Amino acid sequence: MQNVKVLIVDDEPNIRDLLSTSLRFAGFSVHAVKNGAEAVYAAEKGEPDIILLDVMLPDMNGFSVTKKIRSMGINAPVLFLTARDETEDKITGLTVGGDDYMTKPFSLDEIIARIHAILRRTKTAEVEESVIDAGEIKINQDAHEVFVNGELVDLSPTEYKLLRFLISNPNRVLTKAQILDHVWEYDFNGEMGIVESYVSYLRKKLDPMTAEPVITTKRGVGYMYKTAKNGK
Amino acid sequence: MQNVKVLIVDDEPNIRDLLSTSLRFAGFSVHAVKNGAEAVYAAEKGEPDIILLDVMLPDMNGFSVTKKIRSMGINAPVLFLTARDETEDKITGLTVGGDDYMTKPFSLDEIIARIHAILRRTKTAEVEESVIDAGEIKINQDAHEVFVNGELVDLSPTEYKLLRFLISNPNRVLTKAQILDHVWEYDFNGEMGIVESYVSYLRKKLDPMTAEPVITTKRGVGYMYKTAKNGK
DNA sequence: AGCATCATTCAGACTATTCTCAGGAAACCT
DNA sequence: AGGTTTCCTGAGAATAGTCTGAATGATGCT
Repeated sequence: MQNVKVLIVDDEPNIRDLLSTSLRFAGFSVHAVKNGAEAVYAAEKGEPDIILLDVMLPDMNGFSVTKKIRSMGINAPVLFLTARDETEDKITGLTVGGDDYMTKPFSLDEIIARIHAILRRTKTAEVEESVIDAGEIKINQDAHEVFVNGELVDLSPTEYKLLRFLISNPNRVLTKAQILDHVWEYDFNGEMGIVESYVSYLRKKLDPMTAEPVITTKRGVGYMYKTAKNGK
Repeated sequence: MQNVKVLIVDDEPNIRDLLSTSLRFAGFSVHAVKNGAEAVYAAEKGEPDIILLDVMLPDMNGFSVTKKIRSMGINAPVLFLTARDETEDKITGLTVGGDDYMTKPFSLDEIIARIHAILRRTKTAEVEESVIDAGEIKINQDAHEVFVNGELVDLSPTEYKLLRFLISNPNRVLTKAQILDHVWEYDFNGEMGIVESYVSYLRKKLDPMTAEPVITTKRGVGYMYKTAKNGK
């Protein structure tokens, strides 16, 4: 994945910052704007590979923006961001043509995974495979399936997201705060103990099937997923 | 299927967008215009392999367009789009010479299937087979027949479309929103619960005849049709 | 007209999942 | 070792997601 350009369109400064920062950190080239007019302009100038578009904007709604952009010959796929309570009536047709949508509040890891999925489908850029291969453990992201030494393991959605986050940052300690910020929705305001709980769940399911424990605790720091052998 | 050129003729921008986007994503080369005059011009210049033609156009009706185009020696098959309440006599005679028609509102999956069917019949391009073979289940698209281990299963139209959509995206989780967007008509604005209902219907009919359940639920994500071969 | 099939909604049963909490285990320190 | 901190994990309550049968109306067929 090299130099994938993301255009973020959202009127809430908090969301804009949150997305900008974390997508930039994830290796994307980011440009963020706050309304439809700016979005149209930026889409034309910047030629983004993908657009993150809030459906509810002050000047025009996300669909008008899409229409305008598409009519200008820009075919970048769109990942719509919608509030959870406006899903049922307004979301028809959102998943057409490689586009997709996410409800707010979302988790950062999930949104990055979605972006990758869309880029993979639309092939607008060089993107990694849909299968994450980390030695004993393989994650098929299309099927949302996890295999440990070839055997399918049944994980809950949160377990799945946590494992995916750990595995995509191998051999690197992640603090509980980082994990919470990336795996859980951004408005989650519970305790960090939940990370401990979920690590425990994961270990209970994974460890019986692996040679060595897969998640190691760095006391006072956080957790780390360690790849079995050769690091790459 | 490579580089099949589709010409879309419809005066409603929404329909044009919807069709353009999803056909382009389905691998077609798309050109969309908004009236009869443009259609004639585009048909001559673009040499489309198939034309999607709204019968009701602002300047001239679809039949005049067809006549004109054909008189110019362009024999691309036409898939007419008509409103559901259009009178019967207007529609008769539409399906001669490889042509066909669909009533609005249509489902995206269905229109793509129709295009493939027409191309198959007229052999204007390389198109995939009419039989979808997915292990235990085979779908004969020409006959609209589904066989499970060689035995014919009777499905309702919607059941058929749902199964076809699931099977043509094997080993990939499809969200209820995706299913709704592709299988149901584009103006459907009911609840996603209907997908659950139809999955239930399908299972009730299919599962008794298969070794393992064919549709797996990914709780919190969607549904997946899984082919027999291992999850590599 | 009468019957059969189909599409859609809905509610209740059911199950998986999320999250918190608290006691005990393990690691770390002096 | 003893004390302190951090982590692990089982239990339980609340919640969210899913399945299914039944009711309703629409559509189509004979």
